[in-house]
Amino acid sequence: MEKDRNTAYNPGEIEPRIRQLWQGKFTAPDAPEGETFSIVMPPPNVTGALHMGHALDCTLQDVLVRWKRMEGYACLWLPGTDHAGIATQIKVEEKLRQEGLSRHDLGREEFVAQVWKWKEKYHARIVAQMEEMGISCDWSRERFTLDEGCSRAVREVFVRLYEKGLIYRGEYIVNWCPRCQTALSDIEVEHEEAQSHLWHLKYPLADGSGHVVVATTRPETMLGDTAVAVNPGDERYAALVGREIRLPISQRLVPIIADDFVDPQFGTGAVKVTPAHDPNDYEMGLRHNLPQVRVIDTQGRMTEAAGKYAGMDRYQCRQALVADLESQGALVNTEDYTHATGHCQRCATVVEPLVSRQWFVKMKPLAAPAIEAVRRGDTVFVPRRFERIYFNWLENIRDWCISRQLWWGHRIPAWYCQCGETIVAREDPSCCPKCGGELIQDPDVLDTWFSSALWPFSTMGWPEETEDYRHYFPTSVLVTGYDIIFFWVARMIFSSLEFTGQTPFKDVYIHGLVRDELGRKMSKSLDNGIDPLEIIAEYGADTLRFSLLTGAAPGNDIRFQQDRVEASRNFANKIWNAARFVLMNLEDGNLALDYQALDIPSLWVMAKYNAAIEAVTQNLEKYELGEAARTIYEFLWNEFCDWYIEAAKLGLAGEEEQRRMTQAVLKKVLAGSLQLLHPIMPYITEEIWQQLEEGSIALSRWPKAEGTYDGSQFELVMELVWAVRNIRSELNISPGKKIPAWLSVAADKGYGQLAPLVCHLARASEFKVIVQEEKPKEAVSRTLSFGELLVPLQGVIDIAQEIRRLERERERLEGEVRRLEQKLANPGFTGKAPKAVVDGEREKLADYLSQREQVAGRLAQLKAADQDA
RNA sequence: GGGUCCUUAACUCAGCGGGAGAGUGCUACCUUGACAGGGUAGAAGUCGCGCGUUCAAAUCGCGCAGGACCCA
Repeated sequence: MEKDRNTAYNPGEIEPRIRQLWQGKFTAPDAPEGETFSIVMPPPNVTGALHMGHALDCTLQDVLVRWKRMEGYACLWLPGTDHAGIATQIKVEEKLRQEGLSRHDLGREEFVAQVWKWKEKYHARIVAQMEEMGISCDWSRERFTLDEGCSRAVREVFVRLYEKGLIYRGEYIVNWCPRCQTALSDIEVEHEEAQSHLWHLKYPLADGSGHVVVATTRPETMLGDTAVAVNPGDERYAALVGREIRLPISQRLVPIIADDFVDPQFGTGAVKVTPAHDPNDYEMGLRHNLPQVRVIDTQGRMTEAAGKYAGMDRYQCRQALVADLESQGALVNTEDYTHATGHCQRCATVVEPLVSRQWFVKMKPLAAPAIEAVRRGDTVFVPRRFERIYFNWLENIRDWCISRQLWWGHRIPAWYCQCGETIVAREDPSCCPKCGGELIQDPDVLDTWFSSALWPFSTMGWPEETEDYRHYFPTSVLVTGYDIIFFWVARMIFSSLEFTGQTPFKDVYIHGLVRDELGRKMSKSLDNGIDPLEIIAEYGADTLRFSLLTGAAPGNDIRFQQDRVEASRNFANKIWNAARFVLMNLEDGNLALDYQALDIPSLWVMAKYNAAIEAVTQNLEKYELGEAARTIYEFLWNEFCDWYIEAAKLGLAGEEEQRRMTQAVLKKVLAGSLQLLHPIMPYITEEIWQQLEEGSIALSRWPKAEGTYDGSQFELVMELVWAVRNIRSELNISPGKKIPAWLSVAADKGYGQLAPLVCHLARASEFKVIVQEEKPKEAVSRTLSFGELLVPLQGVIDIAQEIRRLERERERLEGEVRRLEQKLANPGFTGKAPKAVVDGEREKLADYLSQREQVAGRLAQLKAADQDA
């Protein structure tokens, strides 16, 4: 680094070179010695580019892995990507639609081939992005949920669960997306409030003796009604239960039934029951043996059973039907109503509950051990509160619909024979084992999350007991967002318990979402997403990482702010320049540090450095990564740069011995600080390290606090310097002008030795210690914890003003004294508070008392002088 | 309906039992041989409101108000 060039840190020039240097360095050992630390990366979807959420997720993992690696653990960080069934299929279908094609025009095989091409393209982009983030994962072990090994694990799991009776095929009401043409699991449906209406319909009794009014948000489903239900305790309707209704329009006869599910408070207390198109009605239908009349098809259109509305879209039908009901006098009234409707998570289409035949995982037997494992602490959530969310979900779990009517994904390993036989097998069967007949494989694929659920062990080679599986499973920690606790974390835990007998990770570190500057979720529709690569291109990866890390506390959302990014960039620049200073001032030759010969500032900086090592390490251990980042920031900027470097300028100008010592301390503390910062800002720390030390910082050993140092002498210097600067500023004395600084104390404890430091740091012309001598009258003073600082300046001082200032000071001190005296007079406090706290308060009181004396004395002196004048 | 989180300086957020912190912004001064992406000194807060627990509450409990989210 040369003096007049590169005064600003330029990440664009450095990062590619450093990435080159790291190539191949993060491959996990096949036969690790000692303790291991492993993480499997939550695999990003191959649907598109990475967003800020991924950047955050990667950063957190990388910080942990880099730190543990430096601590000497054998580390595996296994990267990979997810095929993301529906999401990816939608993307490719969109692309085809722009070419005027549908997936059916291509056929299954060709379509899947197209998706693979898409996958290759985006996979390459994602990998490039992750590399730019500077992450230290083991690319040699990269996996994809649809690769051979993962597919094998999926099949093994499916077959085992089927054989155990935990996977079954059955008819049930499921969430159907008419746009994606597939079933969805419960959690893939997002509920959104919408303004709608509540239609009150008049349903006549079959015998013409009256009518019942029912309220509904979905009038079009009345064509499929097979009952009217009331609460059994509802006296208004008690007499009607068991009688029949003649449905308007269709004229079908349906019974009036009593069921606890009906809320007497809702609407009129009577509800229409459509078992084929509503999950609750479906259950009610089963309880009462009601027929299912399907009036809406998989496209969201009315079926033949809808009579004259057949073929209409469900919403068209609603309009037409309401109009018809109105003209027949069957519409009592229309009420404005807000209610939640389910939408497809991937395409936002309103889902249609439909009865269909799907594959399910029986959840109760799998959920129980998963709840137990977390209760026992086999896996711990960080922060802890997320465990409640996890328990809540698993405790109320329903069976998991795992079949999807898609083409992109793991094909369900089930074959059907005309003879009625169903075969579920690890290897593709060629013919029916029962009758020898031809087999047809189930056309459906599995829910993407079925394969993701196996990720921590399928990637390690399971069901084989490979070396990696033996060494690195279970993993140490999972890092992911709270939004996929249900989708993923819970499912990995129960799958892993079922198939490996262990929880898949010891800790789960949960982080929040990255939001935009206004606190909104980043989304395509708002177009408020920020591309991590753009930030990296402008500010560098380290800057992005640092701002993501310091942006929030664990588990909380982060607001991504440009200001914050700039502040982080400035920090990088500060480090860069501090390093330039150190490097410019190092000389060749032996820089071994003689710890017995440290000067005042060096003792202080070593003490602070040790404290920083401990604080950073402890914060990392607690997963307080943001706090760790702030700790090292404060040390480097506010202690090392602001004070030590400034003091070191004096040491560097000194004699040979002094100079050498200063150089050695500068080098040691800088190098160690870079190590503490390296997990957080890997590039800049590596770049500087390359000029400072041997080898790669990424493979260096994490610093340890050694020895104890007394920095108290320098603390005195700091107090003196602050006081002088404050006076200078208050009196508007230009920074260039030197002024005298006198220290008045009751007893001189060798303060004279501080003179060179005080003069240098405070730009003082002289530093004089006075004990018994009379204090100068024309001087401004500042109260210190160990004495009084005086700046004697003849003719410049306004004594009256100084008196006013001192009076304010005295008032302040009296307030403090009063407060502490009261506190210490309270027997409750002295009796019950810890001794250290009480002693601390006593000490404070003593300090304030002596300061008050000082101020009072000074005031008396000045007032006397004032009268003389 | 059940649950979680948030409310601290103008803004964005840390802190979560012993007299309030950061970054940005603001004011004043400064070409200080590492750094103007910088330095120095400042101003700025009944820590949402109320009640309780405690010797001591921004911090713990309860209630209320506003905001965000999850589940049904």
